[in-house]
Amino acid sequence: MSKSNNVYKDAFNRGLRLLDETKSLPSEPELGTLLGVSRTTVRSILSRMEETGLIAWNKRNKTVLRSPRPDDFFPEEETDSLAEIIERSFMRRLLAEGAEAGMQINELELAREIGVGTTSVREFLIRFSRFGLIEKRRNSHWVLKGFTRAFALELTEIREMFELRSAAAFVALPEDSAVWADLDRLEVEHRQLASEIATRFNEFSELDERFHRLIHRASHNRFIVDFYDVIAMIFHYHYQWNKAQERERNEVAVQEHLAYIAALKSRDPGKVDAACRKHLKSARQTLLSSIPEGRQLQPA
Amino acid sequence: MSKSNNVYKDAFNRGLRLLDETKSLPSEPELGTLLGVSRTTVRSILSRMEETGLIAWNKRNKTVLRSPRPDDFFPEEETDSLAEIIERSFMRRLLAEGAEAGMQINELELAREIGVGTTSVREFLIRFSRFGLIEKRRNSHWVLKGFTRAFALELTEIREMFELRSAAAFVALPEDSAVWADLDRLEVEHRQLASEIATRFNEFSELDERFHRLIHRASHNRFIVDFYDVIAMIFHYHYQWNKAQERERNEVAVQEHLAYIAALKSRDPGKVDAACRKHLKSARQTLLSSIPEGRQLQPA
DNA sequence: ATAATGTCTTTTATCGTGAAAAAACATTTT
DNA sequence: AAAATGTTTTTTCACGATAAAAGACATTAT
Repeated sequence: MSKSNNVYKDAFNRGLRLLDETKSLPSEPELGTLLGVSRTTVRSILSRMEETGLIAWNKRNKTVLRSPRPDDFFPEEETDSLAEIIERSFMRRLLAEGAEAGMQINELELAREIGVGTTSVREFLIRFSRFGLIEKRRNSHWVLKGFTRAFALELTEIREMFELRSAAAFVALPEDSAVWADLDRLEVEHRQLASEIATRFNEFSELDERFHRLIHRASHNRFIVDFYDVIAMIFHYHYQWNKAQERERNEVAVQEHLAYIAALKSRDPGKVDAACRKHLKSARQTLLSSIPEGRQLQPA
Repeated sequence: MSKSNNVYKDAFNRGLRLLDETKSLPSEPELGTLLGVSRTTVRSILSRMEETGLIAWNKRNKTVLRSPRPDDFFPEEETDSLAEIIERSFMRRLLAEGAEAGMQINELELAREIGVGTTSVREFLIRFSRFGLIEKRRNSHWVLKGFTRAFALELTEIREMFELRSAAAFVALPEDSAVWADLDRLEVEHRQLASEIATRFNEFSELDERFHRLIHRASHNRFIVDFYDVIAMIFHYHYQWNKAQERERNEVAVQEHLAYIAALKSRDPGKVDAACRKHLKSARQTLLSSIPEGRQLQPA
């Protein structure tokens, strides 16, 4: 198998959802931009929709014949890119018990275990290396540096530096900048979430990421913006497999965000700095408290 | 051709230099650590040294028979790793006239031009992407963001943030830390270079990197330490192909370093901050003044 | 018993290949 | 003539294969 057609399958699934909304589909280029794929892929999708009786397709005419049924969709797991599959497997190993710092990482073994080629694993590891959790020995293996307390401290140190600077840049943005409308919209979403926190607390992490990315973008610095990828990755996986006190944590964080947003809207640099510091401090505490560390401290 | 034996050739060349120093070579494992290669490679090296009459080799006995001649060495260009070759070609293109921002980067074309496989080019681009000069469009080409004024400003912004913090951490290091001895050694080297600056000005960039890396290491933060790779890369290539006022530039920089070193040794945070700021400011000026930019400002 | 050498196995680095997806070109339709 | 469709070419993505290099195991020498 040389290359999976997950792009096609994923776009097909997303395309199915369009069928509920209209009587006939738009032009091929339009569908392309809508689904974020090339016309080649759009045509494959249309072909299958025709074959399975979802649409009648004749040149510009793409009439919807019926609504999609559950079995029209490709299975979820077939729509993931190889990179996503590898990342998930790797992160599961990394955050699992027994992933000690200093451990060697074997490309071949990883590839066999996941059931993919070595090239894909190599490329993943190279991409992943910028997160600072692994390191390459030239002409030899990778070394796991581990998701340790030291890592969390180094990560948060940079995060705090970058976010304080971004937040300061944010308030200096002109009145007519589009960010203020974005901020208003985020505020509304925060209020909605706050009022239904008991049931929707698990939707916080997605909102959290959008909020912080908006702030970081105000720095207009690609290194700061890109660094948020590291934070997002850590938070994504870490909290996915560590649900302790998730509701309480998120409840506190939403309130901190609201205070932070209010400070930003006041455009008072002093207030912003204080609100930002407060939130970052509790974010750091949350992250640190979830790292066990100290196995080596137990008496023999 | 699947894999070049540049590791062997490079280690062989370095091994030749050992022959001048001793009558007989040490054990295989010892040679391995000395040359930074595995025993397998050491044995290949010894085999060739025996074949070409450089040594007599019998088990533990490796007697030097003659000094190496120029033609014993492998040609320099055969000792470079593929990654280095690709990097050089790519950087030449990038810093050459006509490398406009927004331009597409074609893996296949690059690979053909350099005469290597696509995999190596892909891996290089992934590794290179962390420098913030290129960006990947999913399932499609890479986009060149260009070595622009904006890039230089974003780079220096982070650099200044990181270095000021590292310098502050440096002075807080205990009296008995090894860094003070390192600093003393660097100071001596700076003084020597300063006294012979007229002839040795081109040796500055190597010293510059060692000095700044020492300071950055005091941060004990992997993200700060790793970020220096971006700076080092830019400086390496940029100045390699832009020799204008090299001597004057370096002469000034050496003096600034000496002042900076004196400030560090005084352990006075205020002085360190001032010296660091001064040097970083002139470093930024130097970098900025060497970026043309403004082609688009010319009247039609 | 330790450390080196000799031999064999595994892993990494790189390539060519082929299918998926994108992109370019040609033709038709409005 | 502008925009869509139809067709062909090019590029990206992922694989298996192979030589280089590393690493592991077995044997020999001090």
